[in-house]
Amino acid sequence: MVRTRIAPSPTGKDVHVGSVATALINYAWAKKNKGQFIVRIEDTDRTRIVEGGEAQMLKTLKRVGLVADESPEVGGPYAPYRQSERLDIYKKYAEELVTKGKAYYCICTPERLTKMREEQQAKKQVPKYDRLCLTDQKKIIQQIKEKDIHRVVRLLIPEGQIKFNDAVRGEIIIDTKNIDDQVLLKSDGFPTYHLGVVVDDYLMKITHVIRGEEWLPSTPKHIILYQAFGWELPVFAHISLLRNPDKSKLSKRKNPVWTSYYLDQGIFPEALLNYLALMGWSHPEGKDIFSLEEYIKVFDIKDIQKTAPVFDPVKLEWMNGVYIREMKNEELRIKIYEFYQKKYSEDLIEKTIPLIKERIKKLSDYLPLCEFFFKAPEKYEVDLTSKKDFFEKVKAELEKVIDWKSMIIGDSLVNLAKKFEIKNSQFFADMRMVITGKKISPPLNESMEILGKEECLKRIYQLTS
RNA sequence: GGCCCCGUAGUCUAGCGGCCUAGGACAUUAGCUUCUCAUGCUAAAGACACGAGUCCGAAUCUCGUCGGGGUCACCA
Repeated sequence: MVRTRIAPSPTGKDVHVGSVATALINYAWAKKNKGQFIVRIEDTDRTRIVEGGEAQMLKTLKRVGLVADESPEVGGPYAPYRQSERLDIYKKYAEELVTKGKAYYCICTPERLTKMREEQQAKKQVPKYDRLCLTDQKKIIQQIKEKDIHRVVRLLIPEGQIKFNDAVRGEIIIDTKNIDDQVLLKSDGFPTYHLGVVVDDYLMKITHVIRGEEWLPSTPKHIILYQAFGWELPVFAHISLLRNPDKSKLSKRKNPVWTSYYLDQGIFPEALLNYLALMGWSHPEGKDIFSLEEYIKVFDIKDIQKTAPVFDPVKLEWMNGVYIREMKNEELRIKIYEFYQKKYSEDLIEKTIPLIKERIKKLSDYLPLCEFFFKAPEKYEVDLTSKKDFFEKVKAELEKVIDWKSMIIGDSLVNLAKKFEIKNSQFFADMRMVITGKKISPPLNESMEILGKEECLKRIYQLTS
């Protein structure tokens, strides 16, 4: 049985797109193997918790279509799925390690630790806890018993090498002399990430730990923990981080990173996932466009690339445009209607779809292009006041058109251009300006048909009067 | 700085020792279609970081250099 998980920390206001990429792989791997995909909230840092962050994250994950089999919301056999509700568990396991001699209490003050680190750095040494408290554990345990002094539990890093096989990076060897005696249980009784993940991944029977590359350097600590408990290791897979164009880790300083930002502009979840799937992986047949279902079918962890890709919103938009073009008209109509909170006539939207389907890349492109269908232009991108007299005549001619159909409108306009001895392109540009107020618009004849004769004449009148 | 990871065009990638005159996609440029803008089609330009080595043969294997990134907390 394959069980994967993502473990977001509600320290941001929404899901990071990089987390969606990680979630996608976890989800796909679980589904491919008929296993479960779990969402666990790692809210152990009370100082950094963002109000409403967790709820937003859960919402966005669902919105994007990565539905968890087990989560704080739907529950599951290993509940609770929120670390802040599992404090007793971590405490118990931390104490177990102390009893086994694999971990120890430390009562050093933050001030001492800071000072110690500064001294080590001044001597160009790797900052590491000096194990002062380890020298007299009995006394410290005695002190703790007598009065409830602040203390943490630290992992005792054994000497030697940690060797493990990463599913995407191959064999990794790290000498433990480079690893600090990591705090496992903080003085506030909350676990650190390291204790939390290991205990929960074990208890929740996670088989594949697929997470960002940033965790690679701390994986040896986790392995030491698994070994200290005597637990079997899961498969580790560290996937590359998404990057900014300057190659640094994708960050909100330099790029929009919140998933809702993209969704809210009318990027489809399907397109987002499709694009993200292509970050560090490619379809065996070289396809660019494929469904989640197909992805699950052909995806394999072993095909994940090691290099860290740059997240390119331009290609994302292009891909979303492909999704729009391939979408059925009625479906697109509904999407647009709902995207604009049902503010605009669905019938009218429907008529405009064939004109704009190839012209928009995301739903938010619709209104700038089509607003003139819903209301007459209030200003014109090019000033037409000098042409008032001319349009007076145009209006008179257009009034004669009986059958207001795009073909006929088109013919009439061409004839008018000839009659007034104006170049077609110029005439259409001017007409476009009168009708839409813009230099760029959907095809004019069809647009005029949709608007109707009365409205078009009214718009010319509005200019000339 | 220590440790770890990575290195094919501006970007995403294919490539697992000969099929590579290095393929595809986005972006770019040009042309065709055209009432604008798009779409569509066609074409162009553009990459194996560098240096040694192994081999009959290297983008592919080894080593070194350089470059980029990640990480070194009572944050995740």
